[in-house]
Amino acid sequence: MKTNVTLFDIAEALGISTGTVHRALHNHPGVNATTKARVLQMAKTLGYRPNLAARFLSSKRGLKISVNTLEGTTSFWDEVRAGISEEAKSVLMENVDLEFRTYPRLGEGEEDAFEAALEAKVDGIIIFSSQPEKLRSRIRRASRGRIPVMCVTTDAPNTGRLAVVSIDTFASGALAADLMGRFLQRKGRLAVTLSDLRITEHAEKFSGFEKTLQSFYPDLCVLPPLEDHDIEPEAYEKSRELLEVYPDLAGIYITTEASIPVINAARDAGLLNQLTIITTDLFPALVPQIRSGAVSATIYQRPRTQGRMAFRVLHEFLAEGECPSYQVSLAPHLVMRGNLDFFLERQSGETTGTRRRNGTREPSANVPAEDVILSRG
Amino acid sequence: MKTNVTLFDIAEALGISTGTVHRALHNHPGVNATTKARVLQMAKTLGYRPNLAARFLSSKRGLKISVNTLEGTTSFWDEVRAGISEEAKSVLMENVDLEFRTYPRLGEGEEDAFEAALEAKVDGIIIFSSQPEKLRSRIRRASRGRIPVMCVTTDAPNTGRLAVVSIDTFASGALAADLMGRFLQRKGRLAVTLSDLRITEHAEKFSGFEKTLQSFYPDLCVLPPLEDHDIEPEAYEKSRELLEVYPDLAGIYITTEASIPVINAARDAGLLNQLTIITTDLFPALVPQIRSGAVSATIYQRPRTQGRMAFRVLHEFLAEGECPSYQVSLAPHLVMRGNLDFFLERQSGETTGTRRRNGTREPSANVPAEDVILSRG
DNA sequence: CAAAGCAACGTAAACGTTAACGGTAGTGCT
DNA sequence: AGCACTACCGTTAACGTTTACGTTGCTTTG
Repeated sequence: MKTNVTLFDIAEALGISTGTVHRALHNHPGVNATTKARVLQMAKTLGYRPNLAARFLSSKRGLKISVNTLEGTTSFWDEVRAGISEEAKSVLMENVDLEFRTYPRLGEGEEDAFEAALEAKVDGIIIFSSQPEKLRSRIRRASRGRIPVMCVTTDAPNTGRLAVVSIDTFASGALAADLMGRFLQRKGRLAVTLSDLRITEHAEKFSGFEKTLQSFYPDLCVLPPLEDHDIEPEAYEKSRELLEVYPDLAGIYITTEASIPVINAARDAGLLNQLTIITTDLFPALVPQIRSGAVSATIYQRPRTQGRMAFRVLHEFLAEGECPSYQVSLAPHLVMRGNLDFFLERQSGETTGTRRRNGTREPSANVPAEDVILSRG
Repeated sequence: MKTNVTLFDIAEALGISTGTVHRALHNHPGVNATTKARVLQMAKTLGYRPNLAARFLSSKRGLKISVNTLEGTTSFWDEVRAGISEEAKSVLMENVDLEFRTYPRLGEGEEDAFEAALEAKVDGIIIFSSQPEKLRSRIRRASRGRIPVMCVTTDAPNTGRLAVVSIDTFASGALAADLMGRFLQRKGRLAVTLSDLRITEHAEKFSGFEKTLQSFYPDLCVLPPLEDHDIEPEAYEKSRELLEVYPDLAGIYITTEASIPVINAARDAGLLNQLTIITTDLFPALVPQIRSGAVSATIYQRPRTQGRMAFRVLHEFLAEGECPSYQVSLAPHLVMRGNLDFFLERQSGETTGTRRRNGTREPSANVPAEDVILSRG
């Protein structure tokens, strides 16, 4: 019962050398089949666990990880990227290289970026794709080539991807429905806007919303969802039409980032005051809408935490060879007027002394920070 | 501009040996003052960052960390402990020993446990104390002795403690107020129960609640807070009296775990149906109250994440010598009927295949899980 | 039959840091 | 002068894994 079993212990027990043991444990060529079996057996009985410090010290293979992502500074993706970088930096063994590959628009150059990552012989890939179908075969190929692929926010099912990290979509929809029910407290019709029903995550949000209404708030009924395909004019136009047909609409649950056009449509129709609106995510343009009360709550999808978790899972797989989980679901955060400032605060440099200890604080329309606020004091 | 500066690089640049460089960098005795200064200067200009792999490999000092905590299985503290253990296990370099020291009741043996930890020569201490005043001098002594002390949930100000991790209390109170305002939509009086106003965290929750009401919901006014001192009969009795004086009370915000006696008092007074109740934390007895609608929402303080963060910060300090932050504030989670099951799900062993992909699921009254749900699929 | 090839395994030098041990001046003391 | 003592600094063997290279036998081939 030694505290720490080493390669040497295994070698000694079998009367062979550490080199052979190492080759056997790592499926390297040049080891007799029976010898390899004996090594594996002995490793198991002795309870061998590799010393990662020694491993990293010896072969300083710097992990190369490609982060393939949409270009531009949508605050959401910026936050995800920041989360990945943060977690990469916090890895004790400094040997991770992040390579950011971007493509300009949805479905433009996404495949090329993936190919480029493969050719650069990266050790892992993190993707946030809105249309994972396009990458299906490539992800499969990468996985077969032992290159793990992490999906963020949207899953790519049946591709052999290592894991997916996302908000729990069903819980998000359920929370939105619960709030609607409590806010309204009357009969009425509700609308839901989403990007595309064929995307699992969006369908689940709608499902969670609908089922929760049915269970707990039977007085509220939900209209068929409104697909905007991530196109803002389409969101505006469809909302406008909807409000023409249902001028008595009680509330709207916006599951995508395209909330501004919907709000504009409601305002242009003169119906903004009568509508209870729940949105998704948190970005600068949304802040005044929350403060003014036009948006009563928004469901924050914690992009930074998503990035952190994505990197963590991938790194743990690359370091230990095992994946802790193939699906990481985060609980969404609820942002309203009162706690808005908490989410807007940034880490705000190492210079600031104390954090707010009273409720008064200048409202800031910055990019939203994450739920974990670090500060000195 | 070498990629990795080592001790040897510094030594070579100064024409001295790595041993001296090492001693200089670690304030070990036996090195000339001017030499030490030159080493520190050179380390800075070369951008030296210690190779932690080599460090851990060389001196395999196993970190001993004491976790001093209230005995018994309050689900909250169990979750915090679980979070600490999880994070300790996930440390790549396996050299952390957790020592759990418990004391039976509030303020009974807490000091002894702290003394015991000090005598055991631990490398760090994590405490969750409800009455940090009692430990003040001891924490100060430990800090002077270079033994970092982490506070969880409740801070111990001006003691030299390394850091504190807790829920953002102001945001919690603000969120509760926001929900109250939206749920009620009318004039009315609100009550707040807390443990003790002298505890910073509780005072802040009340402050956040009050200020948010003033700013956004002037029709609602809040009564002076009701202190239960963590004693359930006291909570029941004071609630009963309160409801006698204010039978038209509109809602109650319970900031502690003692929500059941308050609910019982309301039920006994026949006022449960007219009251909007928002509670704190999530434990088995609360689940049916949420399902039945008696409690419209609860603010979940994420004990597991608190534990994880506490360990992380402490470990980062012990490993790198620097503390990333002295105050970690987490965003609380909102739990309602619709998303209750999400929070009740446990990691549920490695055996289960897929996680729920539809909304139907047997309600389970288990100990609440954390916001990060790990599952295989 | 010698040269060459191959499979299987041993050897040893890294990787960067730590810590115990040795060495060399210089000082004060007898 | 001899001794002890200190202050300062160099040397070196770990720590466990990786990897390039050497070393055996043994089979193939010209």
